[in-house]
Amino acid sequence: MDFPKKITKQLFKRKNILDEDFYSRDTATVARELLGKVLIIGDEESYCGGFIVEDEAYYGLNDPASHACNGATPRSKIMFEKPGIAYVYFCYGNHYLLNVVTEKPTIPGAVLIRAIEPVFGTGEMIKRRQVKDPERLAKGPGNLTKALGIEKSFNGKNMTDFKDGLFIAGFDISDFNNDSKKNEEIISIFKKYNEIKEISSSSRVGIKQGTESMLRFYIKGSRFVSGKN
DNA sequence: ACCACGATGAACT
DNA sequence: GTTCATCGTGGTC
Repeated sequence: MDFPKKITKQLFKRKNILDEDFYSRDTATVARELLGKVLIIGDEESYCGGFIVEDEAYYGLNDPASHACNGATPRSKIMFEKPGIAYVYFCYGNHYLLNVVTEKPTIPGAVLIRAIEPVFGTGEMIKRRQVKDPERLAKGPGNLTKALGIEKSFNGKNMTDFKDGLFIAGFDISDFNNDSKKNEEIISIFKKYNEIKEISSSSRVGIKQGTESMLRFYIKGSRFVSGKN
């Protein structure tokens, strides 16, 4: 792979991979804290991914916009299960959308990942998307899954274990302290997301009910966030 | 069994 | 700003 070993090693390090305790909390809190974390698909030999810049929180019975608002159905039952598993569903006849399950088991919740700044394996993403502009590559939940090659077989994957090939990692910027100049560019991106940050919130996108809740979160000013600006 | 509609995106006017 | 492709899901009959 074309990335410094040190970086690959850190991303796949167990202590940096977000675990069940991280996801087993209030959904909006998890959504906020996922901003600036690294979404990775693949293994240490070959992987794609980038930094999460936009997501949305979905709850259960009291959230009319949620798939879980009427209780568990064959599709939504996964939202009631173990925190940290992937909920991937097919939408509008064209798109797969990626969520991470949150809250304690039996309590429904999930965070929809809406956009990343693509950094790792961008060549692969460009191939899948037929789009070159990095700003547009993984902007919007349908574009993001297409760029990363996520489809229905990813539903139910355990995102707290890199063995399932899909996870979200934090990182420790101090590990990159005395690195050579050739890694300067990529390390500056890690620094950028380490120092977040102003988080903005808004109404969620594409829903007709529950629009009063400000449950969409994004990094203010990021060019990789979907929508008008 | 039926059918309206969507946690979208692209291509239009 | 509007339209529309496309099909799985789930509420309704």
